[in-house]
Amino acid sequence: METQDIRNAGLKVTLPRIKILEMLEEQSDQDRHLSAEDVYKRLIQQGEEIGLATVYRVLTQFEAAGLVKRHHFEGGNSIFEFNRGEHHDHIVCVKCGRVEEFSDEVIESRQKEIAKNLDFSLTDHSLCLYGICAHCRTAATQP
Amino acid sequence: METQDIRNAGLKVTLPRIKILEMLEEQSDQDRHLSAEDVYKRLIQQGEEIGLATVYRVLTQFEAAGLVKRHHFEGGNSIFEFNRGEHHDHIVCVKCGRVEEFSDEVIESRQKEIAKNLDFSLTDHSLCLYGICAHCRTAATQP
DNA sequence: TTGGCTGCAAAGATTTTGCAAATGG
DNA sequence: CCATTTGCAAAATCTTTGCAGCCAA
Repeated sequence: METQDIRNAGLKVTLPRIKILEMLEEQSDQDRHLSAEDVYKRLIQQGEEIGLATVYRVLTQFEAAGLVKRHHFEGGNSIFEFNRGEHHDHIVCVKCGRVEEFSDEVIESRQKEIAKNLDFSLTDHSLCLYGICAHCRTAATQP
Repeated sequence: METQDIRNAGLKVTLPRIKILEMLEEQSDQDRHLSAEDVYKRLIQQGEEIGLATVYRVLTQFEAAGLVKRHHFEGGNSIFEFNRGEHHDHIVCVKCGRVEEFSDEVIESRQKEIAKNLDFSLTDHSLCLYGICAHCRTAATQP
């Protein structure tokens, strides 16, 4: 139950927080990466009366609590994703915006090596590949 | 001469463009990664009368021409860097903002492999490590 | 000369904050 | 109850755009 997650974060269990956390947990693999605006629009569509400012505040609090991860893909704005614990990186289609996840042990260990060599104690990293997905390549060839 | 770079980009050779390109080329290894605001403030300090809007326009044009690279490190705003051609990634100190560059063949080839497996044709990537640099760790221990 | 370029101010986009009313524990 | 939380509107950031005058070619 997401109720417990919210409580564990030291936050009161309120309707906006439950709805937002539910939404982030339930998104299918194909669009689990939402901007604050995305979350807000979906809440409105669901008939919830939750303000955009609240969405920003809640997402920021969830981020601080480690419940969600914030990404800065190309485009300036923040993209949020429920934190399922298992680390992964992203590949984004620059045509359609499709996001896929991957994780690679070789890359992970090289990163640690590099940080050690440069004498940094690594706290985090972000790796994002950009490309054109198979579907968009096909669409381009046969319009 | 940066004059030729500007001409090759199909742009007129103007004072703002020359000054901005000079600045980006001359920054030492230690702070070669500047926001539009950084560039603007330094121009003012140098006594140049160049508007912030022009800085944004010129940087965007330079980016389109491949003369500079735009990064989205943590913090929302864009960071610009002169494009010396040789690809590299970054490691940023989360305490002092120090930026260092590195490049790693193992990571590069793994990325290509991953994109191939997911059936994306890779166009770009961004990898940024975050950590605490040796200097900041020392400073924290002995305040 | 003339089309591109610039500075300024104003508009946009995204995110944060102040505040009174609502609400969870 | 009462500290937190919320919604709204206003402010703060960062970036882009419209326009009249300026300038490189």
